[in-house]
Amino acid sequence: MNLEQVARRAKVSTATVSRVLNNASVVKSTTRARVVKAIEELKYHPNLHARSLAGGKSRTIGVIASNMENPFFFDIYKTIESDAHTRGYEVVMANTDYRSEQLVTSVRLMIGRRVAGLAVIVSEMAPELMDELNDARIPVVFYDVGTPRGNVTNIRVNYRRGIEKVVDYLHSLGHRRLGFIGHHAILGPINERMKAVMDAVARIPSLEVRTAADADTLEGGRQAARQLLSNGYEPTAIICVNDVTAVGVLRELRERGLRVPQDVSVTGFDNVKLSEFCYPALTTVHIPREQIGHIICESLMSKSGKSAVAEAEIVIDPEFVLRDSTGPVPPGK
Amino acid sequence: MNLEQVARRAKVSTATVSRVLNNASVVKSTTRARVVKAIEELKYHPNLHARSLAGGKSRTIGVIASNMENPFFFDIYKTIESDAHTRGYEVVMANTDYRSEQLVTSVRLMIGRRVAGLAVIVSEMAPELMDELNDARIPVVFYDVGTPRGNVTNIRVNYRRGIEKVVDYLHSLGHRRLGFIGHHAILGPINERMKAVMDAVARIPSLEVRTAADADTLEGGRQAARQLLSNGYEPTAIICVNDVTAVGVLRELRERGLRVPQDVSVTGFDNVKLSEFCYPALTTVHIPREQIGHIICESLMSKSGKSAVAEAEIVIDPEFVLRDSTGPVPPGK
DNA sequence: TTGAAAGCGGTACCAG
DNA sequence: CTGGTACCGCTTTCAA
Repeated sequence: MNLEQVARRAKVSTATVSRVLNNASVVKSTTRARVVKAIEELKYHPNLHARSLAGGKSRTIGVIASNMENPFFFDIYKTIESDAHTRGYEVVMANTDYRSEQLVTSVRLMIGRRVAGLAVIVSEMAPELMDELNDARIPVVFYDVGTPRGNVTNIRVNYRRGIEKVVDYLHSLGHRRLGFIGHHAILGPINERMKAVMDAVARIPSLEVRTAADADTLEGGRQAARQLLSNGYEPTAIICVNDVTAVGVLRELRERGLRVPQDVSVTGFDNVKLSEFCYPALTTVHIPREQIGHIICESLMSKSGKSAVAEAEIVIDPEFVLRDSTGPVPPGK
Repeated sequence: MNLEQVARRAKVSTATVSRVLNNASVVKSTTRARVVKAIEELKYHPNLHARSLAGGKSRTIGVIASNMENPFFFDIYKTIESDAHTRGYEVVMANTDYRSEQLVTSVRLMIGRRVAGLAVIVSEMAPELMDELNDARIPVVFYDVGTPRGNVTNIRVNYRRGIEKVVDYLHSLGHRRLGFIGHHAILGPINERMKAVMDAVARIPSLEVRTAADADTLEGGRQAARQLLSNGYEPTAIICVNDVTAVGVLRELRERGLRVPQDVSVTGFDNVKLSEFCYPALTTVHIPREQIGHIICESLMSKSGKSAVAEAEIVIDPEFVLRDSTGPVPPGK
């Protein structure tokens, strides 16, 4: 089923069919009617591959994220999708599962699709990509990783500042023995986030911290908590890399008969919707996901026109959100 | 950057470059080396549109779901993606947000992409699609809606049976005043799910039920609960259309000072991971999402070969899962 | 207002 | 083992 068949049935040329399809230029209304009729009778659907090949453009933007299962990523994705749609763009998404090989695969896939723009919202990185992306001449926005370049914009959250707020608050509550729950992807002292935590703690001599990590899921948070508490360590506060893992931690604590926040305080990060709905509601740090999504779209889809976003690097300062999962140190601890 | 440029640089023909790209037939290793070198030097990435246009195939399967934000859908998606990848397929996903116009748009998009197979996991429907899908000659699997046809397989869950188990259990606990929380998409007595609930309740004369609905989100569940309880109705048990909305209900109840399950029982549906991690853990009904994902892939990707899935309609019987959110009717209620 | 035809970037068949 | 070339289905001049 192709243009030609439609053209034949409507007794016009393929050029004309193409014109009505793109409701371009002036096609005599009676002609147009014939074509439309033929299209419907044949249940014709234009081949999008042929279209973007011939047109040289794609009207599609790609979004690559580490873990769409985590609402943090998904919220950004949703915003991008919505913005894109209103501008007449499609969006294709890819998950890396925090694996940098998968990141490479996904980026190549996007380049192969000749996307009009690419958002990379991941924690992992593969250096060789920067070059590839660079001469693919595709507008790119990185969140959390990468470095600004000709065609790449960078958005980052001042994670360090956010963690400091959490640590300071906990400290002011009297906590001294801390725990940090991460996930596999940010493990190791090389990681910016891990480092931010260690540094924030190191500022205050009286503080002690131990860490554990597992997957970036509810279950992963729980496992990490189990690991953290397994060798007799008894933190009075547990800082989590994000809200999802924090909810996992909450469960493990509950099952051990530890009350939050009476026995142990817990903090999340991101301020996803779930953090308000779990019990107890999480003290957390807000990252403005919608704003991030908007910035990404702005930066991606106006690059062809006048760039509304001047800066190549955008830093966002996260806000502390106080809820019910944190409290003073239990007496005698 | 195209085949020709690579060919020129490697001093071979485009045909040969194509061969090494698809590591097909025998290319002399020294020639291959030259080509590979050229490809890398030029940072060449094949144009996927051209590829699938020329090849006539797409090695891509499409997945359309109502609400990827709900882990129920996402879990199925993940399984499909994983299965697809191991078979060398890509997958493109689309969200309908429960809007049937968006369903139509998405299906057309998938047809336009000439996907090798399409999974439609939605609650909404648009009759005209059945025909379009039919003569697009694309293997299709519908979950929850649609009717089997030549190229379409159907998977459905015996929702009715699942709800009956819930209602019976609640009844055995002594509950008589029930509430049902749905979401916008299943509103109205025409809807299968809504009907299942009404019928299940109608079997037992002593039972009374009122319903409310809002969005299929945490917040939506909360709003619906608020609505349900707003006019003095005091159900002793609230049945929710799924786990996500149930968690929303849990929160509203908590804020009204109602304890679960001592004052009110709550049930979910789907048995997503969150149902174990919320507090209290939800009594729910398990829908085997991974199994569904596998069946979908099996049915989609082997249709070209020998069909491993014979039946055109597959019905799944859901299992009751007892946890902590349900209990006997409070005395005097 | 419409048609003819030259690509877009690959694939695959046919020769050599 | 390699090159030439006819498409794949659509867009887009260029003429008529």
